Amino acid sequence: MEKLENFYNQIKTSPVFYGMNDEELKGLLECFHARIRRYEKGDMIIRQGDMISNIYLILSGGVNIEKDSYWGRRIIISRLGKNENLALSFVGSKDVEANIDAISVEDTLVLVLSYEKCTSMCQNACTRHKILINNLFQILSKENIELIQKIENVSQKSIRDKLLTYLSNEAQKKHSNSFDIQFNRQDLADYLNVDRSAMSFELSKLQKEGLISYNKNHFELLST
Amino acid sequence: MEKLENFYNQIKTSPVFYGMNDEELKGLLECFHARIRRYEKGDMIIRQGDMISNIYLILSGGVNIEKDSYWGRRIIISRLGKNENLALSFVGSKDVEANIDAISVEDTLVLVLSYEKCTSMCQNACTRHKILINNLFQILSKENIELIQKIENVSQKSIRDKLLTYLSNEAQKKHSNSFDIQFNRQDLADYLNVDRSAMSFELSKLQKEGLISYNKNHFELLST
DNA sequence: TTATTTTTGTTGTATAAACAACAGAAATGT
DNA sequence: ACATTTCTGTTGTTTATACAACAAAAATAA
Repeated sequence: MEKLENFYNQIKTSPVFYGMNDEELKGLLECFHARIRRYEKGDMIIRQGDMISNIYLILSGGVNIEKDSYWGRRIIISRLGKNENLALSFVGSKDVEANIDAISVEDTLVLVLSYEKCTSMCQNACTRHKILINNLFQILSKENIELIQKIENVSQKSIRDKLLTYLSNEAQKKHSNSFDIQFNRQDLADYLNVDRSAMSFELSKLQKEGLISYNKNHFELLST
Repeated sequence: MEKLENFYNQIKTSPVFYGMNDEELKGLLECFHARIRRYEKGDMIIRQGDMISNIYLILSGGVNIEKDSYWGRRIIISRLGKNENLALSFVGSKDVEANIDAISVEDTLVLVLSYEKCTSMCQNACTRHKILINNLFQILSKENIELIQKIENVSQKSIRDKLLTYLSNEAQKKHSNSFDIQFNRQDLADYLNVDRSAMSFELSKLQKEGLISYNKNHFELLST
């Protein structure tokens, strides 16, 4: 069992608790029945159809947000890591079932907060709750913008354009033309909605043409 | 010039102001420097690169959220109508430029609220602000879920699957197997990221096979 | 009404991507 | 160290879709 205390310093830096002092943070964690859950590679954290009333904050590890299409194809919506939230939109949308799966892709620690418990207790009256809801609003905003970017990525018409758009966006996020990506080839293909082998082929073509260079998960955009 | 007073009754029903009494609503509208803007078909309400610090609420008409890809292709992210918000995520993400265009597709009235003005004035202290931020959180949650659904739509591998997924989702939203869609054929193609003519062809094939029937913008899902 | 523009449906052709099958490399386990 | 599994790249074939060009229908304007 992981001790909450060992993670205070990290939790403090999370956007969820931005702007709170130590006292407010500790109060909130208590009022929220905060606890830590550990997931192993492949574990389902959230399943399609679940009703979500907890705030999930990833402390370490990595999580895929996925959706299985009606015809059995896997769609990766996004990959989340440290200090990011899972399924926050379903906390905000009461009475809406989760329409995604959240799957741990490595050993993952998640901080779980019972949102319901707190809101029913303090009726949004306490200052820490006010700060919190403000933070959640900002976090969701950011998620929203990233979803739009994902839509841009997958909406390109060719594999080549999808790759270039995705890699450019990643470079911009990392503020460098040289960066690591989080996906392996199969996951990247499922994220961009293309066939893995066709994508591999296109990647090496891009490399031969001198547009990019890569090695395993490290990529570099080359200026012409 | 449109008079704000004429829209009170409608504005009251908007999710943005859910749970407020008349007094709170009027106070808020004042504190937010509320005003109404009219846009004609084709007008740009928001452009890529804009910094957004206003809350936009559509009072009537329709708006496309679009993105022009690097290579000049048009991507339709979503179509918004009455009582929906524009670009709310950019209000929450301070210092992030809008990465989309918002284009009026018919005569449209928009209520504009200066979010900055209010937050700097009342420091989130007043009750109406507390209600508001709670509402915004819920609205963003809903938007988020719809973006995920859009990703599901465009992530299907064939035109046929995209159409069936899209139409099923629409039917579910409208709680009926018989419904109107908001897009014309070209817009629907840009929304699903497919070629219009190929899509038209697939639509008539689906009709011949007895899976759906349609006439102009009215569609019906037929049970087998 | 007639003329003009916009929207939608249809067809043939060229092309890009899915799919399948496989080999080599890398990672993992024993 | 070896065996086993997973991951990645390559190729040929099949298939679906983009694209172009056009006709019919509907909407709009004169």
